[in-house]
Amino acid sequence: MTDYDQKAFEQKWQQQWQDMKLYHFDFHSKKKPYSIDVPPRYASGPLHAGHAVHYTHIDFAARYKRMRGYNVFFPLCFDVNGIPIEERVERQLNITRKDIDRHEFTKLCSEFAQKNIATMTEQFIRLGESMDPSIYYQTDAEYYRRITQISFLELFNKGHIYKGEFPVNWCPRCMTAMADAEVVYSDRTTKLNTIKFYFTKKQDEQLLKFHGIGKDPQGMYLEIATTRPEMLAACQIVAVHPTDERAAWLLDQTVKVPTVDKEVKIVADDAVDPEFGTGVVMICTVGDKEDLNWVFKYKLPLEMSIDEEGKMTAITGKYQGMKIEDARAAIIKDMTADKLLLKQEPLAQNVGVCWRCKTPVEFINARQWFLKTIPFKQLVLDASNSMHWFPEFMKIRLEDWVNSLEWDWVISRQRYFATPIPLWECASCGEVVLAREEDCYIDPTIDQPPVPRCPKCGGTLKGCEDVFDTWMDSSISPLYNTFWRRDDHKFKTLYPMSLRPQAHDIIRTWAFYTILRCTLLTDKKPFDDIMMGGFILSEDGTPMHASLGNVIDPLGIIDEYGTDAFRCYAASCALGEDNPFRRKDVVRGTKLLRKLWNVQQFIGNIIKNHKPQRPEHLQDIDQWMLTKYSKLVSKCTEKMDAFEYSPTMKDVEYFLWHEFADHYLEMIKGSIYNKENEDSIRFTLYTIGFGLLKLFAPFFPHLTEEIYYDVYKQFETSDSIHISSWPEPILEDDEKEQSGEAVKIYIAQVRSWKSEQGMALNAPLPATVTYAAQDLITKLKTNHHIIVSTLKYPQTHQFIAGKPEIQETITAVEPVFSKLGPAFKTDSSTIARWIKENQEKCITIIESKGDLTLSEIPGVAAKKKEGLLKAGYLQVKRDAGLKGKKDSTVLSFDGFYLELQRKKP
RNA sequence: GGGCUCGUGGUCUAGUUGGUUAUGACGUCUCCCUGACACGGAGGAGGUCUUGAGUUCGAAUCUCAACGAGCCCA
Repeated sequence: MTDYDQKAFEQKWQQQWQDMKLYHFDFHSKKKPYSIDVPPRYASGPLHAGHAVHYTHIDFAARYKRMRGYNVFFPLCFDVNGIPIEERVERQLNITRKDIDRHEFTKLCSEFAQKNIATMTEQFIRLGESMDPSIYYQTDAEYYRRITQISFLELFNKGHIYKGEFPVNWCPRCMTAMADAEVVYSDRTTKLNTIKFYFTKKQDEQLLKFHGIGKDPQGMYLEIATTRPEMLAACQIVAVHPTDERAAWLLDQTVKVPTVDKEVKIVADDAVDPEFGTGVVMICTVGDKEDLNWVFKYKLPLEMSIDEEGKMTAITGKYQGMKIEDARAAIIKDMTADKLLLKQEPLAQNVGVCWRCKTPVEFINARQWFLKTIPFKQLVLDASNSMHWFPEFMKIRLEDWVNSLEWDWVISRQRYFATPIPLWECASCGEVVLAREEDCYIDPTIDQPPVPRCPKCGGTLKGCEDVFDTWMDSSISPLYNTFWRRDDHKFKTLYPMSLRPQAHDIIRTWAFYTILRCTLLTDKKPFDDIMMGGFILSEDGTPMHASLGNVIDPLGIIDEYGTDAFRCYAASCALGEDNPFRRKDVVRGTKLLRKLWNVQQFIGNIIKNHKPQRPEHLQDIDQWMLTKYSKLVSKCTEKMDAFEYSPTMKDVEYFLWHEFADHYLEMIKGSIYNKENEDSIRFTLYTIGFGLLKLFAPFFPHLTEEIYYDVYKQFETSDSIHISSWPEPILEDDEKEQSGEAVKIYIAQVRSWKSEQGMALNAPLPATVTYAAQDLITKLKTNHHIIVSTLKYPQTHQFIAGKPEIQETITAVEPVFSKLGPAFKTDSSTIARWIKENQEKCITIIESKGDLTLSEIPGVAAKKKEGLLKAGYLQVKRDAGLKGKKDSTVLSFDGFYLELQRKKP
């Protein structure tokens, strides 16, 4: 027997499992594959508790399916491309990617990611995740990027790719496109300018009663406040809130944009803040993110007033070529001179600036590559409907998203560290030359095009400098995993994948893009089931953020409590819901693990070294316990199939602790020491002990493996409990279950009475007779030896049908609502109230007449002659007078009486 | 502003074909070191089930509204 040392077990088994190559997917296996489309962990930093819980949930599924006999495909994988990594490298070294050579820069990114990958791989091992390193991938590797590129070429050839214009965040000083993540927000004071927009048509003078409407010799005008007067030339539309008192008048009118020769329409829009400025807003393309929403909502043309150098464009007329700040000053000056400016007031503003140089970020138009999504909404919805979502409601989020799509997916990025877009463009005619599939992976900024010159005009070909959005890589993970375009046989076996696990925050990205692209390329859904993890919040219920300093390091928890205890917390998190980190569930885990260990030690001591066989006859309580165990197995199997970990673990925990340990083990101890029914008991202990160990195995891989080797391995063939078979129900006997349950309740009641008296469970109790109804007595009598040995009764204890000679009184009369309600409707509350308020009277009537009739209750319309008690509308509580014969005391319990020998003086 | 989810003792949580006395954990209090386990056992205290209205004989559960929280919104 080993000592209980959780941390030592964990270390030992983590090492041994790696040596045993236990979790390797077997390409030659005849078992059915169960393939998991593991989220490739993004390599921007180490895992926090939230990731740890997500991957642990996936691991539960992997381990469970392995035990169910599947050949489980559970790759270790990382997502490496993309802006956040670039950004972290830039910040770490305090450079921008433009400061050094493009390829030098991507090398730095790669090194940075590689360090994080090493850390996370170690973390996965310490978390006990059973990922398979033999089917490892990372998305920046050439073998992966090659598949990204090929999938793009195929979509291009199918006609789903096109080039168009789209605004991007742009730093005019660094002259670079920026990701949202690179935009930081800074408070500054600017000026809010109120400007006159004259109506094009003559207006009713009555309008002047409203605020924001004015009149001067030039005519009537609308007052509009803006912080960006230099953008007037790009003004497309003017909006008021629909509930604005002026809306009815203003709607569909046109106004003249000052300083430029342009007339724009007035619309009503919910997004307008009626409190800001004059409650009227001018919408330019594109001043900020809100403008962008309007541009798409109203399908406005993408006219730009600022170019990539931060200078004014041709549409601004005489301000063309000026820097933004200069243009603003100039236009203010001009408008002041023309009396177009009504007032200027200071305004505190939170403005998006470049993280590095703090220059305010502008939107500029850029030529971008698009993947068509709008025509494929139904395709995605159909695919999504053909999958099982866990939990189901998460599907709605995807559907809402798909239905709200208004434009196609921009797949190009003006960045470096990502998969290059495999094409060249003709410098003179713009003709696109695609890479050949067989040449991929290819980098057009280095590699030569397949043809030396433009096939159309003979012009020079320029390699595409844009790269793909990172979702272009990760959204083909099912294609990569299943050997698409590499091995048709494997692809046919593995695609669609069995399960996509992921978190709900990326339904609109990862899930959507994956379903879209894989379905477009294969005409089949990418996976059968999709399981959504919730969010892990910090202990106070707020989201974890590095900036708040409340990020929980899973390794810290593991160092303190152990991996299996941490996994206990993970299992307690409901799928799809947000869960704060609950330290007490880790503490509960340590207690549960200790309990499991102790129970198994007890079993091990009884089993010793010969394997119990199923005997001819199983005694009642063994059949009772085996039946309850079998029902537990069926229930847990069902729940595990639906990824319901929290209820599964709760059920197994309850059974182990309360049914099995508190009741069954206490009941059989006497028999064990007296060597009665040993075969029956030993078989039951072995079956349930081993079965429970297996039910716990996906949750607590380390401890269960240790116990397996300690107690069961000598009789079993599997090299690990994790590749042993999931338990099956073995016995269902409802009659035996009921009789065992009666014995359990009997013992528990006497046991708790003994405890109340300050007696130990095994203290002798001079109980001479148990009285109860005939059917209960039959059940108890059959298990006479169990009761006598557990409660330490004298061997002469008798079970007698009937009641002892005592004075018994009714202590309470209670209404049975579930019967009363449907029968008497409105009257039921009157009846219930009267009974509650007239307890003494009720008791007297029932004691004298034996029942109570409706006619005795005042104010009841319903008629019924039958006795309410007899018909089951009421129930009574009785209590014995606790007076027995001269030399004995009678205890009354719920359903039976126990006569005790009085102590001799 | 929109969509989805959630709101239950000090803390966290179970609980929907509606049945009145709401589950468990952690903490807390009392008693008991019984031959696997004191990281154990027996028992107790602690809740207007966020608020308001509605449906119903009856609502934690169904409907509506409000308030609060989380995620997503290119």
